[in-house]
Amino acid sequence: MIQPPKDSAQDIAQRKLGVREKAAQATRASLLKAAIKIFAQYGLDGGSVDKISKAAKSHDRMIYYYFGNKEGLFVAVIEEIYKRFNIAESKLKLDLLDPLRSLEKIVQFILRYYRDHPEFVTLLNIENLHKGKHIGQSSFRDYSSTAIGVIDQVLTTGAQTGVFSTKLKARDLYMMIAALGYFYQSNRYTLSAFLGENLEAKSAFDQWENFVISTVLKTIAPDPSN
Amino acid sequence: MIQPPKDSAQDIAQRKLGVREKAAQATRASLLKAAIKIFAQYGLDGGSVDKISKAAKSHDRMIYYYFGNKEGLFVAVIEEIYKRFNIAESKLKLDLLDPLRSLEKIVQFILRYYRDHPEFVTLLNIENLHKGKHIGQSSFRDYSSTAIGVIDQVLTTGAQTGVFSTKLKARDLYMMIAALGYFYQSNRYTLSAFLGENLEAKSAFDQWENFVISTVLKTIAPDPSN
Amino acid sequence: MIQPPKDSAQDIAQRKLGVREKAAQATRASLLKAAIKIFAQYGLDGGSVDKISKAAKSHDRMIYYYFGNKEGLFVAVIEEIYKRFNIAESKLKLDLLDPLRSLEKIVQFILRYYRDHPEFVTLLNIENLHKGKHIGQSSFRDYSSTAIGVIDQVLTTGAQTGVFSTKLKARDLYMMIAALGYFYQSNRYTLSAFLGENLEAKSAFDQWENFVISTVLKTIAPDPSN
Amino acid sequence: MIQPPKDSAQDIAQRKLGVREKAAQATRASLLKAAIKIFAQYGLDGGSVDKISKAAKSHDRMIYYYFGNKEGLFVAVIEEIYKRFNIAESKLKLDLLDPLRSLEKIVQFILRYYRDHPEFVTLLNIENLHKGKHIGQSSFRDYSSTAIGVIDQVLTTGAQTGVFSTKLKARDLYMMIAALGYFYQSNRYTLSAFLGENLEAKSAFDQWENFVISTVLKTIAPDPSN
DNA sequence: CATGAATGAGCTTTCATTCAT
DNA sequence: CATGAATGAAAGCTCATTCAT
Repeated sequence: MIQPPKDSAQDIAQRKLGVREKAAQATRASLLKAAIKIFAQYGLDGGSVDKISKAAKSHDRMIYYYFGNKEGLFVAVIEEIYKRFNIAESKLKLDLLDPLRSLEKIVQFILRYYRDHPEFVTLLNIENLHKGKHIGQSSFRDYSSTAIGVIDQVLTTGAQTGVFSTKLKARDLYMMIAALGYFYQSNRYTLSAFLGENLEAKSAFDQWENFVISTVLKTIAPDPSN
Repeated sequence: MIQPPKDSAQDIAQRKLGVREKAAQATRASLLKAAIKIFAQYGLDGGSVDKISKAAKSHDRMIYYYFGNKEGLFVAVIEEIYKRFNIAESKLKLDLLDPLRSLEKIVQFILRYYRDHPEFVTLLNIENLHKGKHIGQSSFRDYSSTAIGVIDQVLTTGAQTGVFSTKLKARDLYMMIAALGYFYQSNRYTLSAFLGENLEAKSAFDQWENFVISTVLKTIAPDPSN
Repeated sequence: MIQPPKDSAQDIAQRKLGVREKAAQATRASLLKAAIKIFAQYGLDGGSVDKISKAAKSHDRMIYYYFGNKEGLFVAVIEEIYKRFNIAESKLKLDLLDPLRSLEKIVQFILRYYRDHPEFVTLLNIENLHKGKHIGQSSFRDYSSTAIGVIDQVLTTGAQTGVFSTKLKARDLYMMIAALGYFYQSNRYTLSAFLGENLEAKSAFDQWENFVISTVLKTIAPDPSN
Repeated sequence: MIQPPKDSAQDIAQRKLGVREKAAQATRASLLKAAIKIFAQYGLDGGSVDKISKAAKSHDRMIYYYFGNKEGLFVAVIEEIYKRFNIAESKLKLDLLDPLRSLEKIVQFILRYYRDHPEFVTLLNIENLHKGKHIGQSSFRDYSSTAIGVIDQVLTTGAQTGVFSTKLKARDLYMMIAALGYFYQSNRYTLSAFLGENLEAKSAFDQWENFVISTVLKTIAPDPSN
């Protein structure tokens, strides 16, 4: 069997496609989209190639044609959701002259992205359940989003203008924000049983968002002693 | 079919067991132990009853005898890991007269428990992947650990003595600590790819622990305005 | 899954079997019998587990239960046909005092066994097509039939009484007889195209048998010079 | 569908080919060569069109273009290996005035051809496994090599000069030589297990060759009684 | 209390082949 | 002359579960 063209997204955008090639890309894209949905719903083992190809109104066989095997499809899924996250993030407009407000917007963006894209959280959990074996297989080299870089900029600006502490590392701050957003979303089912409270309610989320923002601001506040 | 004894741990401890009942309990316990290991390793779908019964040096049939079916076994697994967590937590000795030190110890306990019991984190992720359907089926009523109660006590004492803010809710503080500990452990594989750093190294963990403690302390610090 | 008892034929014969065990052995035996037929008919790749289990009026699943996998089944098939050959051979009654007649009977036995058991020839061809990988996997240690031993005896007796040459090795004589019988049977289809003659006709076989016997006798005739 | 050129080798050699026809013949030839290799390695069922087209650095589709379907390809393979055998045989130079030496050379040629072209032996076995159905489909009419004719000549000359028996049929002698060479090669894997000896070693082959030659000479020796 | 036997549905993957350019 | 896309069937194998002692 012949390997289909594994062009990157950019290549495809720049090339003029014939009608057959367009249809082919549509098939590939619909399989990928269906895979995201089905894997997020049923897990890697539970999400069968049959369920996916049916959801994409295509055939099992096409998954092997375009992605080699089920694992290759999952690698593509992981790449795709990171790509989407990075695209969304790149649209975030920040005024670096206002580091406090920028940080607030970053926190809001992350928390809301997790809330609005539960499949992102779920698929990342699945990947961690499999010890990150697919992310390692992938040749996609853009996983490290610009997030940390942006936070670093904000942190530096804030430190220079004296509104932020100088001791904080961008990595720690990033992980803190991500953790507080991720855990809320990822563990909402067991947490609900644990806390006896529905975390999917809008009020619960808003309250948590406020808490996270205020906590983050306390964390980056300059040392009072200085 | 004969109903197998579905006694809780307490019941069993209080009763005198005949030699056959002892053997039966040993079979049940070894199946449960194997199930924890296999489910954590392979997931719910990937962890077959065959793998589990073999790991327990028992037979498929016994799983049905003791737990009804595979789902029943997983319910028992979830119960068991919560039970273990609660037992470990109950052994934590806190001096309520020193709320700062108590809080630090709570943070340490949680972060280290997650680190030392990766199967706890993994199995909770699996349960959330399945939208908490097993925790709902369970009749076990002790999921809400005493953790929040303890934090509440510490928080109250701290507020009274003026070392803590009065505005914080125990629930939020608990979730914050849990999130910071859980995310680090649960997502260590994708984070390692993302950050280009091995989070399983001792130094990385120690640094994170210090960061979390200092962040928590900043969060509960009394409002400077007051 | 639990491994079924892999008892040898002897063990089974000596033990008293319950009704369930008898039925189980019947299932295993009928799968093995069907496998011999189907593999000989369709080859290793062409003989699907489905065809075999259906021919045995059993289920795919049972092949995996009793033989592990398809390869395990083929190993058992190879063992079985050798076993059958050895049993047939052991029934051959020879008068060692008449080495000429004994040799003739051996030649007849081999040629006719190949003719009457085409599946033996076919399955051996299949095994050789696969470079003997299954015969190597087998723990069955009785492949080397007693044939060579018998021929050796006949040869020795014949040499002592002066009717046979003293220079012949039993191995060469055995291979010669086997080759002449095997090739005729194994390659009868291409040979028929090649020679334009139907080798499956009784007259053709009889003629060949006579030729082989006379050739063998010439081969073992004592050196005229002596 | 457009009919591809199904020219025989002779036709092609006699015609002057354009550059495109040359390229086409190269594709066809490389597919055929790859098919011989892959079919000999994996069998008819195991040798997929995909494996073959990849080995030929061509595409699945081309097999259908040039050979109709997989079966047509195998027919072409069988034709090709017979063609090659006949070509090699035709290069054998014999001195008919020396029938003894000629016969020796024929035996050597056949045994060594089988040894040096294991794919010939393997593919013939495969064809026999399929009851010769492809050789029957073929329109190639040159399967009956000149071998028998040559042997007949040698036999006649030898009989006239009194060095050979007059009773032997060329067909039987041919089959005898072929059997002794073919069996040794074809069954070397199971024979090795059977005899506990590696038949692929040079010394083993040489010994067998000597044995076959001496046996053949004994077989055709004139009747001592005459 | 435990076990060997059996079952049917489902899994991932590969197959030979055809279609439309 | 060659190719990328698509297809339906069938392959080997594993699954959770039940039956009969």
